[in-house]
Amino acid sequence: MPELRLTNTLTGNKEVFEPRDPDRITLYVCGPTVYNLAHIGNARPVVVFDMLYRVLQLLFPSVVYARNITDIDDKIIASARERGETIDAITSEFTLKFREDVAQLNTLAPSLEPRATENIEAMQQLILRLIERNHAYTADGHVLFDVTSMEGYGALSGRNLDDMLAGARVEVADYKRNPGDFVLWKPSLADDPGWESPWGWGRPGWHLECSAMIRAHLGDAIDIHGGGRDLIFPHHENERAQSCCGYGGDFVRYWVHNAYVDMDGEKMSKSLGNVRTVRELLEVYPGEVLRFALLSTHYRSPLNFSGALLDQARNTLDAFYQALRQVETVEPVALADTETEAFAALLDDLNTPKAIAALHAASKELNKANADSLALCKGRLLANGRVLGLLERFPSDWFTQGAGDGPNAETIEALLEERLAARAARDFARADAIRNELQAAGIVLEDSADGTSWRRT
RNA sequence: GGCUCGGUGGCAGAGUGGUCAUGCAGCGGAUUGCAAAUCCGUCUACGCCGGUUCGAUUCCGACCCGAGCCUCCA
Repeated sequence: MPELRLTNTLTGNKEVFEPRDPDRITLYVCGPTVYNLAHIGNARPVVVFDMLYRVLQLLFPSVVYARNITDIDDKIIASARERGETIDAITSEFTLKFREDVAQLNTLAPSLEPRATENIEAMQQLILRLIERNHAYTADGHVLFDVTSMEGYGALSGRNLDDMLAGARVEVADYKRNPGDFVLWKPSLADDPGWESPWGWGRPGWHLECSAMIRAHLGDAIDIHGGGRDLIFPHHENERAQSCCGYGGDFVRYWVHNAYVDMDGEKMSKSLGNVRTVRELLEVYPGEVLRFALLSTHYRSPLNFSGALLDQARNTLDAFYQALRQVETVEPVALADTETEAFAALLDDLNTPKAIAALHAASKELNKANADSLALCKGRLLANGRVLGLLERFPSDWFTQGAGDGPNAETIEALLEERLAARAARDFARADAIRNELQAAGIVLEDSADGTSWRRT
């Protein structure tokens, strides 16, 4: 069995992945808060952990991948008020749109998509446990986690309580015993959304849902917990505190975090207002281009987003599909996913750039292949692509469908016929005129021994 | 201020204690009626200063620069 290596935020090291139970791998990733459209930065962890999910599936017989939907949150409440809609309408709409958007990125659906509002009871039970074990206390209508009650609080983010005190920039609510204490349950006003609880009408704190849902759906402890780097503190640190103190044990064996998508050297975020939504990008680029672009940088490095990045991704995919288009009628040799160079690269901490380099090598080989090796070379390129969730479309569709609003296929074919006749009569002036006309409409012609093909640009 | 993570050739982007990343762009060729695509060849690199070493882009230390977290955020 080949070894998978992952960088574990908790230790800071690249480690060999050793599952708790090889027959049931558990992966949990923080999902969206559904109050607006996903942007390309939100899409990064979705694609990165889809990649991890695929690799785990190739290595183990059963992988449970849970990605939560946060459907109760102050942002959602505010958004509902602003738009004059119910919370339910907002969260339903954006849950659906989120699923549609990420499906376009060739991501597999997770095994489970637990919703926060369907797990309130599990959250309340966790709070009760934490109070029982003296890790939490009630104050001023809130239930708070006492960070000093946990030995090793701060280990995930590399902080200690003194550091946090020294760097505190926030005014501390006076009902907190320690400045770092965080809310498990907070009171809601009578007309605010909320649930009955032993502590009155209220709603869960920010970090509670993931702890409770992991316990409810995956068990006391899981193999891998993923998310964006910015979740390390406080979200994952607090999640870890809740679960470790509530249930004991390891909770998570490997913490994996992706870096963000930058916009002009700055983080892309809702608060900075420099976001590009997946939905708007999909109007211009196929989802596969977005996926390729997101995989072109290693997941732990920042990815600088730009139009040039996407254009280059598209050009590269064009080249791969071009190679496949030449051999569309060749039956490829079947090659197992686990025998590909791309898979080998992914085993090393999801080295997607290296896997993509394997794609280039396979593509070049296919272009140079002779009649005897065509089927094998085609099989190799397809298998490497498949491992990455790429190159799964028919090449001719890739080039001819597109979002272009130029001439339709019939018109183009008719002009090709005319040009063919002109060339046969050595009337190159007419032939070139047709080519130029089509080029102006965004159609590129390519002559070869087998005839002329076309593609949209 | 505290903590964390980075600085690789024109650009994007891997990796390594000692002959290769890879791609795009550029340049030169092959091919082509002209193109496109493709193929062949080719140039440019490891922030700065010390240290360890036979040898450092790779290890160690200082410094400079950048980003992130410490407040909702992938």
